[in-house]
Amino acid sequence: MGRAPCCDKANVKKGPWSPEEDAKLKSYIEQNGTGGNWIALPQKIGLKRCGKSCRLRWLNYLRPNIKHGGFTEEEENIICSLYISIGSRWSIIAAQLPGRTDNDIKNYWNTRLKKKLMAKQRKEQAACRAAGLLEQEIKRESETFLVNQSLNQLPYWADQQQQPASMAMMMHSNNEADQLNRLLNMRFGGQQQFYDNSQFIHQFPSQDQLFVEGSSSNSSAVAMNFTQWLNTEYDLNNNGSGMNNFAADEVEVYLGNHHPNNQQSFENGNESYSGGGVGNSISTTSNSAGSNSWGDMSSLVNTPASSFEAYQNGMLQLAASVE
DNA sequence: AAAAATTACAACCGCATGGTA
DNA sequence: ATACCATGCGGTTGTAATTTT
Repeated sequence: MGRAPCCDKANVKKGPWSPEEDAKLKSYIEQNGTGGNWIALPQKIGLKRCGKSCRLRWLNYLRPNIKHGGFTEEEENIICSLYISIGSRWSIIAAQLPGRTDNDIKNYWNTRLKKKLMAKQRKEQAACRAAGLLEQEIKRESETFLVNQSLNQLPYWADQQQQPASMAMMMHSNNEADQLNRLLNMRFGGQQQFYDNSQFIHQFPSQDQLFVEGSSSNSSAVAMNFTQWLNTEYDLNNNGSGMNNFAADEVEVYLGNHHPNNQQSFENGNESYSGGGVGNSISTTSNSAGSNSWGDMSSLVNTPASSFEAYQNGMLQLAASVE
């Protein structure tokens, strides 16, 4: 008893597409569209292919305005920075690069960029070591973390719940934006991305530009400014209202001036938004990076860890790895 | 020159998701 | 509510092309 196949595998061709098949699919879709049904399409036009295969061929190769190869340095930078912040969510990354497909980006990353980035990281670590700065940096980061924690700038449950162990982020966390990102990670336990009308913002805004709105199934939305929110304790029994409820359905951080009469409804952080007043949202989607097959790269990604101990261990391992 | 190793990338597979009946 | 189905997604594989030995 396995999963039911999506098509009759015995009567379906696999492997590379012939120019004839390409032409057939292309001309049909150009004239008639996909008809909103990929599964029925191959039979309709006499192609011995699975509907999924047709869809993939069209989206990744035949569809107009597709770019192949020749990634520019700017594109590389976008891919790297997005990978570091959101992990292997190729379709989201592809959406930021017109003409590029998720498959292409994924392949490019796997075959070249990750090596390039890791080489760069090794080089930087070597440079730090040579300058005797790494241990200093780690120590300082660790202290900053502890100081913040003792000042209750982190949620009181951070120790028992989730927090990021992003070595890349921690190591370079000497500016407000990164520290803010870290705080957000701790509150959300996942990845955050700021959008401005569907476009990624690559720079984190400062704390005073933000306000927070939260709601849960048993309460209406609550909003407060970001600093207030950082000092709010969650009710772990889920009895709190809005964002005070640990199981809040939505806790969203908005960029812009909060106006109580101008609250907009955000389904989730990924939705595009247009309108005045509040401008941007932050998504609270969970992390998917770090679960891939090459564990090394997880250190480059903002991945939540289980405890402060994990953070410390990570730091120790990092220190050991560069000895 | 040929075999082996590596790289590049198209395509496949199974699971997740969201819409709908 | 829920069962079903098409589509979307991301990990992985297969293989042609290229490079190294």
